[in-house]
Amino acid sequence: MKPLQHPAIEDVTVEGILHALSDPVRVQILKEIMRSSAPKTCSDFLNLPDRVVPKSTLSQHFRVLREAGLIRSERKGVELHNTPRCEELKPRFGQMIGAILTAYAEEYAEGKGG
Amino acid sequence: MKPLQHPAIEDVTVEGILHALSDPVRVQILKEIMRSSAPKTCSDFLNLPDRVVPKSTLSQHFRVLREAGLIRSERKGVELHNTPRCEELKPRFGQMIGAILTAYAEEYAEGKGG
DNA sequence: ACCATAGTTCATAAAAACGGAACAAGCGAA
DNA sequence: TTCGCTTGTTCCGTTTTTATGAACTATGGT
Repeated sequence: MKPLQHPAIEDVTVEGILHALSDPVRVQILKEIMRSSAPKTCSDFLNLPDRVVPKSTLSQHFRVLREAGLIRSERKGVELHNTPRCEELKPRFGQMIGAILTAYAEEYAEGKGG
Repeated sequence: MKPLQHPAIEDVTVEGILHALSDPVRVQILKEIMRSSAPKTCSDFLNLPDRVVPKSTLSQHFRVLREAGLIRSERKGVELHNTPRCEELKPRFGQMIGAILTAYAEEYAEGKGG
């Protein structure tokens, strides 16, 4: 199958990152990929806590995250192992990604509380 | 004319802010509104350094920024005076917006340098 | 009233996202 | 190898969003 391509850090754009993170499903995916010590696969997200996501849609979401430079996908047998690239991105984007994820986390926390 | 409506701070969403800031024209507009000591109008942006933007398109961009909670628009005579709401947003979103604008600024700086 | 200016809304076209169906690729068993 | 199963991608029609010229509304000056 055609090899997956990941942008070099210098080709990653702020615009691409913001677009990728302006979708709640993609944010859930990225947060879980970052939280988990083991790599996550596409199928791990077919049943989110709040909705079912078709696999074709999930595949697109992963592509957006990958092309934005936020995750790395490696083929392992029949599945794709996805890991975060946030450490690579930190020198270039500083606290931006962390600040965004923190803001999302606080927003959801407020939503639950009231 | 129908009064312009601005979301209350508690109704502003991270998703809305990221969507608003994932467009380069809107980022240019917001940065200039923040930089300028005087309020800016829609027509101030008809001729951007790198492109011409039709006024109907500009009107939509301002609406997106306004509904995202990033700017406040007040009618002054025939024109709209737009001012930033970033100070209001800071307690809720911390460094997020600043980190995003800093990342954009550094990206453009690199682009010029090489 | 008339005209000029600032901005919005409408109508339509172009672009992007969604999602089911078909497809491709890897793995194990026979 | 071939079959069956699983994972993920691609195709394609539908829906949603965005872009923009044209028409319209609102305000101010003369």
